[in-house]
Amino acid sequence: VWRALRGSPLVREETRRRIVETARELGFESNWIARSLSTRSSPFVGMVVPDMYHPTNGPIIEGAQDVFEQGGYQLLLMNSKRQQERQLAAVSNLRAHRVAGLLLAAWNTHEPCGLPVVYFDCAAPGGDGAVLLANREGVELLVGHLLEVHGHTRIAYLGGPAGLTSSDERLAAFQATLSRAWLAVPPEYIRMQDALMWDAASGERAVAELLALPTPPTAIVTATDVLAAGVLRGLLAAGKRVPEDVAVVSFNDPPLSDLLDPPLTALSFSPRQIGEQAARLLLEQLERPHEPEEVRIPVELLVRRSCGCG
Amino acid sequence: VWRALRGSPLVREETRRRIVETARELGFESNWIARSLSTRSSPFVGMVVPDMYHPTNGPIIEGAQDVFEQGGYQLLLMNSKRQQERQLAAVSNLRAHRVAGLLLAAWNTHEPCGLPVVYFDCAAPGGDGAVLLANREGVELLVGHLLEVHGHTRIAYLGGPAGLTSSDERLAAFQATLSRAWLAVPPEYIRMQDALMWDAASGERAVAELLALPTPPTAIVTATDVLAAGVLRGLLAAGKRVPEDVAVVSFNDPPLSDLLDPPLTALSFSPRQIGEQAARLLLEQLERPHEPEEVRIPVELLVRRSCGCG
DNA sequence: CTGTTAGCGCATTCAA
DNA sequence: TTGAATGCGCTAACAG
Repeated sequence: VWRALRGSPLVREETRRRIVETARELGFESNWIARSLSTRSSPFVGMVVPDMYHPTNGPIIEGAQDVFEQGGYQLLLMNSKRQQERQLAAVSNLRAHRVAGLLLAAWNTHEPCGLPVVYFDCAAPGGDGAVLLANREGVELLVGHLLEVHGHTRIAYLGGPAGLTSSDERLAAFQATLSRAWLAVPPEYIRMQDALMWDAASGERAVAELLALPTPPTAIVTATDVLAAGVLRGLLAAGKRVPEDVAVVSFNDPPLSDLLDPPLTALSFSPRQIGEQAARLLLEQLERPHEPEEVRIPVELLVRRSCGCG
Repeated sequence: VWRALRGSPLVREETRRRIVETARELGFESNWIARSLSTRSSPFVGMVVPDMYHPTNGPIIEGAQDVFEQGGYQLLLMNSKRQQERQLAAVSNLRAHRVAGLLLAAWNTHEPCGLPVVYFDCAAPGGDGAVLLANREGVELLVGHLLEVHGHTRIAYLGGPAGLTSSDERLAAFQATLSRAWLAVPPEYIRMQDALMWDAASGERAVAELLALPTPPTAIVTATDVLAAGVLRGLLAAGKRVPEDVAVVSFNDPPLSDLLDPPLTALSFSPRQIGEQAARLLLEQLERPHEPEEVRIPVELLVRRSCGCG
């Protein structure tokens, strides 16, 4: 019966048909739990996302899920809420569930856990696969536009928490781009915020400090849309006009950004692709372990009004 | 050993300690797959969301996940993408995974599937539990504000696809509120859109038609934030000012709504609560089957500028 | 091609 | 108190 149900070639056609039919009549459904026990394999892959609040995470998850579905895997989703212990707990929970592999957006799960792992939105600590945004190109686009099109020279940068791959890469690119343009960046112009989540407030605070400087910047680059929201609020509160008094551009294009006041010039990308690619890398690893790759997702500059255009 | 590891009272203390210690040294982890096979129970509950794009779904999922985690269950998430077949496929997939119960945002899985089910964002087709927003109160708040504070009499309504509980309840509430105010609503003022997802475009089209009317409305109520975005875009394209020419208010408070031009007056609620409550209802059902409840999540009116205030 | 058999790791029942 | 035997539903290896 077993051979018939999973098309082994060693079964006569007619026998198979008979079996399959009877199975359906009886409403038979193969019990994967028993199968897993026997084969010590698992139909699951695990995924740990940093939060469920940022709108990009939905599409990332969906992309991964779709790819895994095609590969015959079921996704086990966990949420670290950007907490170290929760992250670790999630991984160990997933291990206990005997997942075949892992998708992680971690900033520190160095210990190789003996499973195929693909990191997304962050560099792989070990020699695992990783999917990252084109952070350098993105920041170059953003800063280049401010520099070349609008001739800004006093540009401030609002970044995320240091230590995260994206934060580091974006900051480095910011500094590199400005120094290529022979512009010195005063250290007060660079503000790394600890908060990422929905803490636009930290962006708001940073703006206030920036504006209090003897020579405040004429343009602000933010590393995330959440920070950009904070900046816009801060500027509004300070009675500054965007982009006349201060231009604002952001990595990450938030929903409804075209309806903001002013419409936000931002970097857009397909979060779905991140999930898809990460899942694809993991599936490849599961099929046949090999040298892990690093994939970059392209970004695109959407020029709107907050930079001074239009 | 088994008795020792799960604190059966029939084990001498010292024996237990010895066993537990050795187990830890050996890095023993109980294999839930084998346990499930033996007990024919499952540590999983299933959840089917309509999409992963709308920002409310993240928090809904997180809320459910947190509650299930506390209850010792692992969430299996599926995405119907608002497609009937995918919805059915997801449910049957989850059944095949032997989930203990189900959280559904369905509009039609009438067939009782023999599992405890709690519906969210939609009424339970059978006699199952359900978590819904306070749709009627919400619309009353919205329309009441337009009526009483701003004295509008020509109010149009942009709704979601008919058949969904929320769509139907909101529409009914809209009509009821206006008729209580002795206002007749011309049928052209009521537009039910098929699209929900990210199809703000349908809202945009509807606005164009509304504006082309001999006596266009002076205020528009939208049933979702996505529709509101479309409306704002449509009004912008038509050169109308909000709220001077047309006031706009919306069910659902989108992210960054305070930074829109103009800031949107909208109904806010805690999506997290939806997930939490739904999960809680399901856990109760799992513990001891009983009469299913219907829970309503409260909504709150955030008055900003798009209604004419401020 | 088809039938039989022995585990997979755990829970449970029955003896000791 | 503890040990041993049985079976959950399926896979895999081995005879027929």
